[in-house]
Amino acid sequence: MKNGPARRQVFRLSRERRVADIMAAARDVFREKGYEDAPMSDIAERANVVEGSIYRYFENKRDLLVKVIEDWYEAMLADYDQQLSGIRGTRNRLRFMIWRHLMTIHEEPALCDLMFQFLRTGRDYSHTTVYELNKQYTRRTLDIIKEGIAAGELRNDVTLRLVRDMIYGCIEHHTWAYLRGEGQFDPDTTADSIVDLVLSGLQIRRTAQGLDLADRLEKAVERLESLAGKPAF
Amino acid sequence: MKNGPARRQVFRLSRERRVADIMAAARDVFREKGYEDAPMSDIAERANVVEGSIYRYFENKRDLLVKVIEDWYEAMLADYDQQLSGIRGTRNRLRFMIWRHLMTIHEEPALCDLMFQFLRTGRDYSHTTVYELNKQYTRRTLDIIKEGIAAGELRNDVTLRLVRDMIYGCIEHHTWAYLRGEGQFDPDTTADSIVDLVLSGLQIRRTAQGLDLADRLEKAVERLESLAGKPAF
DNA sequence: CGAAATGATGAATTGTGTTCATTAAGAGGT
DNA sequence: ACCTCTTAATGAACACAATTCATCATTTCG
Repeated sequence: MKNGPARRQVFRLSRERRVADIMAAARDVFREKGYEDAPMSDIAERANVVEGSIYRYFENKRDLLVKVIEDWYEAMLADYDQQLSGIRGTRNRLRFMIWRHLMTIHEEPALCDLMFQFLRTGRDYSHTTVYELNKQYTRRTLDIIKEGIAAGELRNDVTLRLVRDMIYGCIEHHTWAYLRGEGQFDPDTTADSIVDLVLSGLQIRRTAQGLDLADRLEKAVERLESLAGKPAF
Repeated sequence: MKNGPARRQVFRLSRERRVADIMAAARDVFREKGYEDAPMSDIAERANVVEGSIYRYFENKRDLLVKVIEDWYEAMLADYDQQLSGIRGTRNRLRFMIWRHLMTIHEEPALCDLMFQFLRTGRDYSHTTVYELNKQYTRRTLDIIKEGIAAGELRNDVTLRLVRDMIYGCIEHHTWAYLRGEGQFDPDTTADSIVDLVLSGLQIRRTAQGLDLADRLEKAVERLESLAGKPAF
């Protein structure tokens, strides 16, 4: 018989269940407090385990964060392909990608923050699953651009990497500004504006159309000249 | 007479000198190790003071970081106006702003990293001097755009804030990608490409020019019609 | 039902930022 | 030159959070 401090009852769950519990708790706490201000003790408490137990399932705090973000990101991207496959036209497809990204940030600002601030900046980021997912995700956008180029709708003399930087950089910069209280955040209008800006920059210059018009009119003038029997100008 | 542990000799310097020493040491250590991996003890050692002394001049570690970045950023922006004032033309001025930003990141990647990761993301960022400096800095770029609009060179139906997000978002996204080993980093070529992309998107659509051309040609046709005494088409 | 294996615990450890009572250096007056 | 008085600098102690690990509880299996 012991009289030491009451030891809490030990619950044994399946590994999967414990991992799920801890990750759910961690996601909530991280969402509320951010990364640095979220003590492991809070996460442990919410997951109904003791601090030390977390280390049985996760290497360290950062690993826990990575897994949480990974889990969320993966689930989120799961149905992108399907949604995208139902949309036709370069402009519409591009708009969807941009709009979806904006919506995601709008829906989960805290998790996006964590991802941008603590995952992207880590030394090991390029070895993360999130990095791969993200790469795969932006590649889809570039594929849309490529298709537009192949169809002759878009300029073919641009660096695709820079187009990607422009689109996603713009979205993220815009969001940061919003998150610190600058302006409004309207995914629909913003998506329209971005597509407009980007496509206007990418579309084959209207000069071609203008020249085309001039060509045709020049021919018309020739016809008129022959009709009138004398030079027009 | 004491036999306790030898107390290091106390050097008394002017307040300014001490602050400068500590900030120089902090900048170096932060540059080398980043923020989180830079212990105060390292900074103290390099500044030839003891850890506790730093807190006589700076509230805490974060405050020290803020002051260091502030100092650097301020010095860097000091001569922007002067350099910019010697450049004419919307395209050239815009290109200079973009190129300068790229160069800065190229020259001080570590400090830029610190700024993006630890200053921008802090709750208090919008009350920082760096925030004000940055605002003032990006405003110059927008002024260039505004001048272009006023001169009739650029579209007037764009959200300036979005243009700013596009330019700086692009630069920073591009840089992040570079810093984690993706592609090359050539400020000159990149600046050209960005200006090209942005301006092509901002320039008044050639359609207008085309319509203008059509208008003038239509009048020419009318003249020819009256000249020929019968309809051309 | 007993013993081995495994999971969970929480007290202890470690590492780091921060505080503060103590001490030394310099300034100013006599 | 000597004696305060003020203030800068010190470094030991503190606080707090991540991480470890010896111990104990629970389950599994023979």
